Amino acid sequence: MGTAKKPAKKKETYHHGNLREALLESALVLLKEAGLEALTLREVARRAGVSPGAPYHHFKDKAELIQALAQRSLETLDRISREAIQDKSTPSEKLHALGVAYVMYAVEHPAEFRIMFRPELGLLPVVPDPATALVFGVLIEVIREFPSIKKAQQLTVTIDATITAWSLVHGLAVLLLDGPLQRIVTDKRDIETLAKEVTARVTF
Amino acid sequence: MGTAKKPAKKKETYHHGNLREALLESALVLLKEAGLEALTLREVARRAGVSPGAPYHHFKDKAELIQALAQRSLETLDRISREAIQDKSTPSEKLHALGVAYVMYAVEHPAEFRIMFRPELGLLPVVPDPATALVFGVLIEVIREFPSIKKAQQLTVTIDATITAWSLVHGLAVLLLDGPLQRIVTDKRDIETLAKEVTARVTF
DNA sequence: TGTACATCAGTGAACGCGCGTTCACTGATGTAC
DNA sequence: TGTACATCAGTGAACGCGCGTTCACTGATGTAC
Repeated sequence: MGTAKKPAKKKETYHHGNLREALLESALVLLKEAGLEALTLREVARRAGVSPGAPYHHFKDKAELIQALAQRSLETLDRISREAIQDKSTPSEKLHALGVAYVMYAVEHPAEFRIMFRPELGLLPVVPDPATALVFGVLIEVIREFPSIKKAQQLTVTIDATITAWSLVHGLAVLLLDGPLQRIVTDKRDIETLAKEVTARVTF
Repeated sequence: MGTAKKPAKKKETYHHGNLREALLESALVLLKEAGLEALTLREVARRAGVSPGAPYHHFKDKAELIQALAQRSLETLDRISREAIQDKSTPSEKLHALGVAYVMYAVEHPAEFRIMFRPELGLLPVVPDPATALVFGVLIEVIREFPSIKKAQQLTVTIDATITAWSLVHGLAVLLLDGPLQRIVTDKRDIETLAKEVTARVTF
């Protein structure tokens, strides 16, 4: 649609419409390739084949682009989480599936995972809220299905349980990503297996 | 010792001895005040009342200073951990005390805690190793004291248990620091209480 | 269908900034006689 | 104790760098008649 004119030429004109998308795509690739420190607006523009000033027609500043990126990653994680529990029936099965999915997402998409939890760099006020609503949301739904939680009427019990479950998988994810565990977890022992072992320790 | 000459004057001469310490001290204060992004060599030198080039007589480059900082934080955490279990007798009590101490350290010294687990910025090869040796070390010692762990002769069981315990408290610490949980954990509910609740869910 | 005009997404040069690091130097400290 | 010299921890000016952001501009797209 509109690109049919010059099929061989990679050169595209972004006038009207697709540059915002192209920038986000470039940013995501760059983030995956080189990490957050290397994610500069100029390089993003460069990769989209556009001048340094162009992004400013689509994003107020660099922080806004990163926010958009974090938001997308968050939604992806939410979708994956919901898919993971789709074919499960018991709360326990759901909880463990959720946990494994969480850790696997983090390990398979480290840069995107990290960006969601970086309060610095100007994305402070935006990310925590959706993070709570999305990730915390699915989790809390599953936790509520446990009979022992249902029985206890107090909200605190639900919250404590949710925080416990989240802490466990989040901690494992972060330790796997940030180094310390890489010494212990070798290729022989699959990360998915480890995630299963660890999540299996928690039930309510 | 040597500073007795001019007691009223704050101006110190660092010739021989104390500049390395003064730089690390300035860096630590700066790190606490303004975070890792604001930690520049120039500002560290500025705060130590010294020219931009001076630090290079004590550190190869910026990364080396940060490494030294991370190393110190790590040793502090190790000391705190060992102190926390000193007056405890059962493995379970020790494990929980260790967990609470870990979370409290993170919350009370966020910048120092974060720096220990940042593989980027050139401190990749140095930090993971001591982290594993120190933090993982105390923890694994305590885990080994549990009868159920002792009974199972396999190393994997010990490692899995250790990873589980570490993941739990590390996850809680990171979630508390990086935002998402700040919406849920209000002033009313003490963080220490939460840490206790969460760690209480794990025994072996 | 054709022309005149407004809109707006691009360009690319320029800005100021603070950074990490280097380097020739200087002056205080420590050492040998 | 005094002098001559080597050492080395500081200075401060300078470097190149890439960044985020701004701005006057231009040329393509969309709209009115």
